[in-house]
Amino acid sequence: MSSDQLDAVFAALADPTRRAMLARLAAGEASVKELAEPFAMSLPAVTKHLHVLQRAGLITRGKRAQWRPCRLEAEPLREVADWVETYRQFWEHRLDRLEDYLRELQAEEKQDDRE
Amino acid sequence: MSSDQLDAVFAALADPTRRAMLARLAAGEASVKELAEPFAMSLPAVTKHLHVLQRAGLITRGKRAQWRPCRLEAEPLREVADWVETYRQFWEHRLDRLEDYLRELQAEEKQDDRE
DNA sequence: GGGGTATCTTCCCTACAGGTTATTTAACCT
DNA sequence: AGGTTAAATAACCTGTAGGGAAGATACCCC
Repeated sequence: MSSDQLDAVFAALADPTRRAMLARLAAGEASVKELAEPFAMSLPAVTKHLHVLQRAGLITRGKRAQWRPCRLEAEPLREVADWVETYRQFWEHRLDRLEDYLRELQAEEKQDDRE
Repeated sequence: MSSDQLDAVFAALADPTRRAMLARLAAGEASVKELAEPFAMSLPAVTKHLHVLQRAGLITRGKRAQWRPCRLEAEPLREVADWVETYRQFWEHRLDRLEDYLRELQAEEKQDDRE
C-alpha cells in the first residue's frame, strides 16, 4: 500500500463520526439516511464523511432505487493492521525498553549532578 | 482508550513525515536535528510534527544538555492494533462477504430489469 | 563572558477539513 | 403529471494543519 493510501486511511479513521459509521457498517449494509440517524448532523455532512471513507477505500457504494447503500470494505484495515504490526515488538518487549529507560535515567542523573 | 485519544493517534499517523519519524525512532532515540535530517523542511516544522506525536502519546522527550532526544512510545500503537483487530473477521471471512455480494448483485439485476 | 549549537516560540500565510443552508437530481408511487 | 423520498451538489463560513522566517532561549566549551 502506498504512503498516500495509508495517509488517506489514517486520516479517515481520525474522526469519531467516521469510526462510528464503520462500526455500524460492520453490522451490515446501510443507507446514507440510516448512517446519519445517530448523529446530530446534516445529511450533506454525512455525505462528505462517506466520500472520505470511500476515497480511503473503506467503503463501497451500491445503487438500489433511490438508495446508495454503503458497504464496509475491510482491506485497508488489513493494511493498517500490517503497518502497526511492524511495531509490535515495541509494546511487547517491555524489558528492552526498560533497559533503555534505566540507561536514560542514569544519563539524566549525571546531567543533574552537573546542574 | 478514549475516542479523543484515538482521534489524536490516527491523526498523528495520517502524515507520512510523522510515520517516517516513528520508523526512525524504532531504531532508537534521536535528536530533533537527526530526525529532521531526511526531510526538506525547516526545524520549526519538525518541532511541530514532534508535538503532534507527543500529544498523541507516540513519543516522549528527554533532556540531555541542549538536546531533547525523542523516544518511541508504542502503547498507543497497541491501542490501534486492538481497535483494528475488532474488524479482522471482515478481511478474513471473505466468504460471508461474498454471499453479501451475490445477494447485492441479484438485487441490482432485478433493478436493472425494471429500468 | 563570548561563540557555537540545538531547540523552541512567535507571527504569518495558504490550504483544507468539517460543518451549514439552499438547490438539484433521481427514483419511487399514485 | 405531481408529490414524496433519498441523496448529491453548490456556495459559504470557521477553525485548524502544515509550512516558512525571524528572533529568543538554553546549554556547552574555550
